[in-house]
Amino acid sequence: MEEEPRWLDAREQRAWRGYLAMQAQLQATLHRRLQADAGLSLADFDVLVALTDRGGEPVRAGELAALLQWEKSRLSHHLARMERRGLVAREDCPDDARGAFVVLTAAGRRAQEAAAPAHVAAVRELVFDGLTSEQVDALIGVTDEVRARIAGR
Amino acid sequence: MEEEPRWLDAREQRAWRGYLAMQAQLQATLHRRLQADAGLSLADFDVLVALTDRGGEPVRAGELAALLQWEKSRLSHHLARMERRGLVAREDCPDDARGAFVVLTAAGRRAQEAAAPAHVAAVRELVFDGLTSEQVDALIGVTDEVRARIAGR
DNA sequence: CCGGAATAGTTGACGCGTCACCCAACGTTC
DNA sequence: GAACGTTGGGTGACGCGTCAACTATTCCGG
Repeated sequence: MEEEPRWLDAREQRAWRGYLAMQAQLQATLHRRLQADAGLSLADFDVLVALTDRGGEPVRAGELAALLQWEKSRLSHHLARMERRGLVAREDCPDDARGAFVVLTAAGRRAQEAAAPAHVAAVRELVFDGLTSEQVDALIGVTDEVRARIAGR
Repeated sequence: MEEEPRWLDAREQRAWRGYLAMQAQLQATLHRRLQADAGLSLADFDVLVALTDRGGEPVRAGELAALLQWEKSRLSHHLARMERRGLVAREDCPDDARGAFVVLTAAGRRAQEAAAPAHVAAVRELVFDGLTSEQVDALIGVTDEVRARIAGR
C-alpha cells in the first residue's frame, strides 16, 4: 500500500534549493540594510508604504490588513510597536465604534521618505541590475503561476 | 545635491511585488501544511534533513550551522527546543571539549520520514507541476544570478 | 425592541530569529 | 607554563508572527 512519492528530479532539486537559499539570503540582506540605514524592519516599511500610498488619509485597520495580506492580529501587534516608536497613530472611527483608523505621523512619513531610496537601490543592485528583461518576464510568469496554484488550492 | 533614485519600471514593479507575494504565501502554505500533518516547522524539517543526509552520524554543531547557513545562536536555540521535544540529542565531543555533537533520535528519524512525502508532494503541487521545463531553467538562472550578487556584494 | 450571530479589533501565550554578550577550552608565543 | 587572542558554543532580552480566546459593537430576524 506504499505510495512511492514522486521526488524532485535533479533540475527541480537544484531550482528548489537555489530558490530557498536565494530567498533566505535576499530577505536577510534587505532587512539588515534597511535596519542599518533607516532603523526600520521590512515589515515597518511595508506598513509605511501602504499608508503613504493612501495619501496620508486615515486607513481602517482591517483595510490595511487586507492590503498587506496580513492577519489582523499581526497588524495589531505591529501597530502597537510602531505606535510606541511614534511612527503611526491610532484614531477612533466615528462611523463604526468598533473600528480604528491608522494614520502616519510626521515622523513616520519622514522615516519612509528617508528609507525608500536606499531600499529601492538595494533591490536594484541585488536583483534587477543582474537580470535581462527576458529573465524579468520569466520571473513574472513563474510568480503568477505559483500564486494562482496557491490561491486555487 | 539630490540624487534622484532610479525607481523600478512597471515590469520590474510587477515582478517584485509578485515575488514578494509569492514568497510570503508559499512559505506560509508549506509551513502550515507541514505543521498540520507532521507537527514540524520548516526549520525543524531542515534540521532533520541535514542530519539524515549525514547518515545518522553525529554532526558537529558548527558544521550543522554552516550546512544550514544558520547563525550558531539560532541553531543553539532551535536545538534546545527540538531536544525538549525529543527529536534530537546533544552529545559531548571527545576531540574538542568545547564542541558538541548533534544526533538524530529515533523519534526524530521517524518524524522526518513521516513528513517528507507530503512535503515534497506539496512543493510539487504548488510549484513544479505548474512550471514548464523552460520556466524551471529560467528560475535556476535567476536564483543563481541573485545569489551571486548577494555573495559578491 | 430583544437576543443571538457576525464583525472589528485586541490580547496572551508561545515558538522563532537576532543581537550582544558571555564562558570555557584551545593553541600559540615568549 | 603563563598570558593572550581565538574559536565553539550557549544565554537573555527583545522584536516578530500565529493561534486561540476575548471584548465591544453592529446587524438582523422575529
